[in-house]
Amino acid sequence: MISTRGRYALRMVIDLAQNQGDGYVSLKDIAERQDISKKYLEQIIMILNKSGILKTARGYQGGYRLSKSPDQVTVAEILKETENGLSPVACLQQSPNECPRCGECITLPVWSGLKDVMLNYLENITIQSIIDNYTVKGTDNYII
Amino acid sequence: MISTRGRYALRMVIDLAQNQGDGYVSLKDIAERQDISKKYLEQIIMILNKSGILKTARGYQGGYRLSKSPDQVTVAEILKETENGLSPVACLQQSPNECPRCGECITLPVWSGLKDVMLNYLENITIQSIIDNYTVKGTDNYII
DNA sequence: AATTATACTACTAAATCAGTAGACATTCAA
DNA sequence: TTGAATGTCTACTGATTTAGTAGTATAATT
Repeated sequence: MISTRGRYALRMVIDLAQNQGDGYVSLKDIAERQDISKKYLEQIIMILNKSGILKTARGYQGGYRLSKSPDQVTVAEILKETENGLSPVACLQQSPNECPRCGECITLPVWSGLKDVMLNYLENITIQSIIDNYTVKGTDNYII
Repeated sequence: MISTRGRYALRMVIDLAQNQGDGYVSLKDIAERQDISKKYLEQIIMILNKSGILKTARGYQGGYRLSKSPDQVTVAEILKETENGLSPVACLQQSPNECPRCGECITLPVWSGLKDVMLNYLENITIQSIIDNYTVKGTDNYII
C-alpha cells in the first residue's frame, strides 16, 4: 500500500509541473491547492529535495521548482524516495540481499519479479504523461 | 510492502503443496517446517480457509490440504485475501470507487494501472510454477 | 526591521503489525 | 467413553509505523 507520503509527493510534483511557469512555487500555495497540511508537506518535500529532483529558493518569492523537465521525471523516482525503494519485502531493500536464507528462499523470485514489474511500470510514467493523458471516462480512469 | 500475513500465507500454501500427498497436513507440522509461530499461522490460515482454497479435517490425523491442484492456485488469489485486495490505494479497495474526488483525481490512473500490472503478474504465477524452480525473465534472481 | 519563505528537529495520537493467550469444538483411537 | 490430537474463534498486547503538529532556526527580499 502506498502511504500518504508517496501519494502527496506525487501530487506535489504534478502541482509543481502545472504551476511553476518560469518561477518558484511556494509550499503554501501547493498546500492550499491540494488541501494538505503545509507542515506535513514540508517533511515530504525535504525527501524529494535531497534526492535532487527539485531546485529551491528561500525568502521572498521563493519556493520550489523541478530541476528537470516534467517529461524527464518519472513516478518511479518519486516513489522510490518516499516509499523505501518500493520493495515488496524488506530483504530487497538492500543490494546485495543480506537475508541469511535468501539462497534457499523459494518465494524470493516472486517478490523480486513483483518489484521489477512495479518499477518497470512506474519508470514509464512521466509527470508530463500524467498531465497529458489524463482522461475521464465515467469511473474508468486510465492512462492511454 | 507485503506483510508477514501475506508472506506466511504464501509459504503455507507452498508447504501444503509440497507435503500434502494424499492426506492432510497439520498446522503444527507447517509451523515447525517453516519456523513460524503456530498460533499466528492459525489466524492467517483462517483467512485462506474462508476464501475456499483449502479443505480441512478436524481431529486426529486432521489438517489442511489444497482444494485445487497447485497448478490451479495463483499467488494473486492468496495475496488478495491476505493483503486487502492488493490495492495500492484505499479507494481502489471498493468497487465502484467511493472517493468523492475520484472523478477529478489526476493520480488515480497511476494507481489503478499499478494495481493492474501487479495483479496481472501475480495471476500468472501458480504455486506449482514456484515449486518448479520458477525464474523471472530479465532479472538475475532465481532459485538456486 | 519586517515579511516571506525554506530547513530541520522533536513530539504525539491513532492505527497497524506481529504476534500471545486461552477457551471451545471435533474426530479418532484405545 | 475418555484422552489426545487437531482445527475454530475471540480477546489482548507490546512495538512500530503513520500521519500528522509544533516550534525554532536560517535565508532572501523589500
